[in-house]
Amino acid sequence: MVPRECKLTNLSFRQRRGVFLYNSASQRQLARGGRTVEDRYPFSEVEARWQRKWSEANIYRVHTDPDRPKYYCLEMFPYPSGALHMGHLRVYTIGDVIARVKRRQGFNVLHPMGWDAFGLPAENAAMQHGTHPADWTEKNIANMKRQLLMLGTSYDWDREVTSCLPDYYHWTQWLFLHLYHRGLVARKKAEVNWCPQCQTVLANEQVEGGRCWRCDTAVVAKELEQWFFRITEYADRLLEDLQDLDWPERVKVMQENWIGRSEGAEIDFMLEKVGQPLRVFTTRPDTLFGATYMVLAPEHPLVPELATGGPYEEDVRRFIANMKNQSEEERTGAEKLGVPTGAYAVNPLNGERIPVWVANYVLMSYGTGAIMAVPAHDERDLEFARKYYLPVRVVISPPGAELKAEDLEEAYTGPGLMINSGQFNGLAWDEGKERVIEYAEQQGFGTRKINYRLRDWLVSRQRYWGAPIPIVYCSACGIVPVPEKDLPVTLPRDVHFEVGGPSPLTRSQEFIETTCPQCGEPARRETDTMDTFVCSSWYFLRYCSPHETEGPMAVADTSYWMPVDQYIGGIEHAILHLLYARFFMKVLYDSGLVPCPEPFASLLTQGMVVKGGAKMSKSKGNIVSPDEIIARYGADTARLFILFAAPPERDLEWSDRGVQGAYRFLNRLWRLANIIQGLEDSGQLPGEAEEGLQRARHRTIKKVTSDFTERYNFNTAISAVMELVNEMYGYLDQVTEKHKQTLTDILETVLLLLAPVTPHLAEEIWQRLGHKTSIHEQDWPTFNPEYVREEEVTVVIQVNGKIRDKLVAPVDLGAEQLQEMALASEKVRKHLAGKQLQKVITVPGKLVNVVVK
RNA sequence: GCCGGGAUGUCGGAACUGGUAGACGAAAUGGACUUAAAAUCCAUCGGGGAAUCUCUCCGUGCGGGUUCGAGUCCCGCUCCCGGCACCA
Repeated sequence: MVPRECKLTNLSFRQRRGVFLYNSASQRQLARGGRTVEDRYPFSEVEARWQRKWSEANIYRVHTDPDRPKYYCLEMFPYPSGALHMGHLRVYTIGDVIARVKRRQGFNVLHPMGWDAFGLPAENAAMQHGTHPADWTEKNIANMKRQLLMLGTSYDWDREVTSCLPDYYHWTQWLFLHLYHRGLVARKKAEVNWCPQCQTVLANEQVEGGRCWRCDTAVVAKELEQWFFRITEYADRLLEDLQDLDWPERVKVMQENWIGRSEGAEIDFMLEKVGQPLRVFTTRPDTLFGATYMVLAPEHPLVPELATGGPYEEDVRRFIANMKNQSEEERTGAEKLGVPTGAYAVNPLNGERIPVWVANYVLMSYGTGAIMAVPAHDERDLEFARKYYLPVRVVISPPGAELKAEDLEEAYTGPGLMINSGQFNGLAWDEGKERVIEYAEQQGFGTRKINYRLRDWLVSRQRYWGAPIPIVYCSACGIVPVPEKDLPVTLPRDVHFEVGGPSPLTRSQEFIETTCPQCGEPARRETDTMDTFVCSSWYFLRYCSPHETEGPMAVADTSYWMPVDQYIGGIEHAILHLLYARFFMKVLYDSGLVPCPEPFASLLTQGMVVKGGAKMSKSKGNIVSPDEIIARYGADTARLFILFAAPPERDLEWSDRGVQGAYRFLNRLWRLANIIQGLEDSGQLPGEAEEGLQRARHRTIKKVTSDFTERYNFNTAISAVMELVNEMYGYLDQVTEKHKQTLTDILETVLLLLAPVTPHLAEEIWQRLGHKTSIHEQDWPTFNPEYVREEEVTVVIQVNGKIRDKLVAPVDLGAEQLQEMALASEKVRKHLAGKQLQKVITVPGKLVNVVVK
């Protein structure tokens, strides 16, 4: 510790023509920044000391307390990859500031941290380095926790959850069974996405442009029997409830698109040959008269039957064989290809016979796997029709134009009136849609239907490092869920890993061999584990009652804490995690285990940290390590820079210069505190200069409070505090008789406002000022509106909208006087000379605009 | 192609409800201090003119419009970033 009395008594910062007057050599050196002991703050000692003290005092511990208003502030928990990167630093700093401000505003703040600890990298590390995934994960967690502590974050570590530990995945398994018993788990044989690199299947959401989201390997289609969560049952609610969420518009839109609701109808076309109907889904029943052919997906069950015995039997067989080798992903984007089946269907509205084709552009997995093609009004159908010389018939006529089928260059998908449509002619398309559906329902050849793009969530993974799916296969009883009392199904530790090989669980006899919970006979365990997104779909609930042993959570706790008031994380989870978590929450809401159907009331998606315009990555060699920055400048500097450099939603360009600037500011504040403490009170009453400082103080409190709590614009909040510090320096520079009390008051305000951002330095100076309790337990400062209200303002005088003069006037000066003053201004009169006065616009307290001609 | 977001000094970014464009920081330049450098402190810092301590013109991606007044609102474009993309 540095002796407090060391500096600056009686220092007078008088500046005359660039000459400072000092009382002693050492003061002179200090004032111009020569390095003395107190010149730069000893951040590493200060930060370590306070981290220890806060941890000993357990000041961030919270409890369920229905008598107090709660606030749940949550950042997405990290995957323990080994070390924090700058993106982590950013998200955890943002969350920490919000939590700290809310706490000081009187809320009971839940701010927990944990680890999304299952996942493939641990298993890959096991194979590459011969470590066990559990050990590898544990080591990484220890390191990342150390980093989080060094960052000065305010988590309640008693609530730490680690998803790979049995006392957590016990409840992940419990939830699987809960869904199972609610009929929301299905075992289905389906064409699924297989990643050859990861040696496992993937959910639809985890395939990006045909590639694995994790390793970027092209996925291949495989027909497998797998476990699914029936998220599609919740499609409508997932869509509807988006409306009320305080989330970024683009995230909502992404989810909306992903769910992809489309309204239309299913229509039956009678197949001539087989005498049974072919059901299609269409969103355009109004174009039914324009259907000139039908298309089936290659996998459609009716295809073989339709082709058999016809002239194209061989062609169809070959076409289907070709398509079999292609995934949906490969087919989409490929050229449209098809063959006629030789069969015909009958249009239920006009009795017309139209040919039935098989083509690659119709997918079995959507709708009914069959469509009616209306080339005049559908882009894709037109492309196909032109290629294979199929007829085109216009049935919607756009206002003020006439379409000719022959020279139609692109399909007309806009609004218009129905034509060539028998009894529906003349109807507007939207009304026509309704009428056709009504008619179809009446006649019994169709029904109203809503389809979704969303597919069920495939949760099986053929990997070891995940929560085992709690299912047993019995030769007598079939599929049997593991009873609750037998949970958790523990992952065996002693297994053998093999590069590129199957999951070690499939060869662990110890794990596989069990007895049937129903009949007691020998049975076999499911060897697949759950998608790690299952673990992360409910962790925010576990934080509410992390030590609960009777269930995944206690209703008393979830009903107090949920929903999360502020959730913070990266945009990359816009669909994946955020959709799954919402689904889980709705299921649990229906079970009465949580008080609300949505988990995250408000979402903040922070931007990336980039350097040289590119995302930090090993391959680009532009990584800045958090450890290095903290060692060099301290956590407070890192936090300050990260918040100051850009608003949270935007990408943040890392700048070493900017970090130094943040560091410089903290030292500037440190020196200011030393200067103020070293002052002797002049003993005078506060005067005008002090009054000015007080106004600045209250203005700053107002600005910082709203920036921190309403807008989350930390950068402008910090710049406001910087301005206040600059004003204090200005005061020291200009005022001979310094008022120590005023300066101390204002310094304390600066500390109180900055404490969420730079918790260590703020605490250090705070306690050096003589306070005995932590700054982080002080009430958030409030401002006095009287002080915020300016008495005098600069009023801008414009002539024809151009600024010609400015004058200082009392804030409440009436419009008439302002006008008078404006017209009296010489500068203004210069611009009025020889012109005709038209009118004068006056905004009291702001401006006067004189309009002349 | 569709949907979303963006474009402001040399750079990161301010300007919250239409009312002083460029806060704050970085860089740069000049000065003070120093044997010197770093650090610190002070000053300047969008562009062009006057010939300079004041005034003037231009200026928020481009072109129009509304308004006394537009970075902000409206219409039409350009470019950049992100997401989705045979979903019938």
